Amino acid sequence: MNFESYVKVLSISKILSANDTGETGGHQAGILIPKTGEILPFFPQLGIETKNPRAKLRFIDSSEEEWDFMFIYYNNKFYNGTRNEYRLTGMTAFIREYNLKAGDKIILSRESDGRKLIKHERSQTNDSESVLKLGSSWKVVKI
DNA sequence: AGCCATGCACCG
DNA sequence: CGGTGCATGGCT
Repeated sequence: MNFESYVKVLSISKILSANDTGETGGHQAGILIPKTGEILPFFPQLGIETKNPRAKLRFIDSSEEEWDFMFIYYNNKFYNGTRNEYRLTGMTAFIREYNLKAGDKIILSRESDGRKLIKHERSQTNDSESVLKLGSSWKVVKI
């Protein structure tokens, strides 16, 4: 038994980009997973032994609905390509279900029993476009 | 490193 | 044949 190898990171989150939600018109091929030491250990280890390795992950959302996402390591950099990044694909149905937009956040977490949960959080100032265009002296005030 | 974009295969 | 997602290239 090797307790050290057991996953230590139990909860991660990501703010959706415009491309993640499909707002840019791109055929969405999955949200990008940053290669930081915090985020990556949450997912199964995928190496460069094989090209574009993947693992199917089942998540349960706040309404007990199950979602199967595919965690893929696009590593063709090591196979005469230029890619070297991780993506979580197959999320468009989920994004659509909850009408998530750029700036919104998804939270992935793992229970001690191994179940994986997915939650979402709408951005506070839920007007990603106008917020970006606001002058610096303007603020959105909630009444 | 991360986000944007697209050709193609597949499937209804 | 239109939508979807993979795999990949490109841009910032």
